[in-house]
Amino acid sequence: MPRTVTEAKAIQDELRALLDLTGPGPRSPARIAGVDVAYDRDRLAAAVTVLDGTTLEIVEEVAVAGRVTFDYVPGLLAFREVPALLDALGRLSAAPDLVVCDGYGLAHPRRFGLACHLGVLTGLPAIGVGKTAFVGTYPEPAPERGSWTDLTLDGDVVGRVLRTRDGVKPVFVSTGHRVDLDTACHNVLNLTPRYRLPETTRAADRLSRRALTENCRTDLVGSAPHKMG
DNA sequence: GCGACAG
DNA sequence: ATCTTGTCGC
Repeated sequence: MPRTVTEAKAIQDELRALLDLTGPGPRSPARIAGVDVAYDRDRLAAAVTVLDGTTLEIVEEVAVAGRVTFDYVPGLLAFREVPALLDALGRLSAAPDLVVCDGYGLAHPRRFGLACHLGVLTGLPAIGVGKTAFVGTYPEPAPERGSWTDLTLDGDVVGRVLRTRDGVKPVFVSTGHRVDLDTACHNVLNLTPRYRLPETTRAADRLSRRALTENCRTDLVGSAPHKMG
């Protein structure tokens, strides 16, 4: 792990060479993993929820507890979340066919956001779905679900601003590893039959928060025995 | 130099 | 990320 911002940026530049931007990636993944991390001071809980790609039902969950080892710095989010996420992903009974991250992939100052970082380190197809703008410029997409516009940065199309629900604020989709933009957006729309955010993201968010609170209440009877490090 | 800035 | 009540709408 890097100890300074300069070191972290250098690592991103090195790992970027290992990126596989060759598509298309899974169009009908059987197992789709959602990942997220919740925090409380210096404590954290990383969660991975695997959904059936067809029914969107949760088929596996893993949560691990840990400590913050890297402060949040815009552009270096991966160094804060990747260690715990790798731990959690490694405890799955079987590898997922696609990983949906909370945040960005190629749409990043150095073209190496969380989705790229996690993808390269696991070798798994990965995409990023952000809730708010981070980098790039874009026209507002039409109000209907499915409409989208290019997210441009320094003259490059680095992602898409995708409307997942009619009349609702769009999400920011970008490529992570081994998946192209069309396939990434196709999957995001399949994962949003009812809400703005992918079911994977919603499930992982709930699990990470649940794990965070349960982990500090092990003294209480009846606390569900989750898989925690 | 100043402001913005995924989660 | 997290701090936080009510409120408008389907």
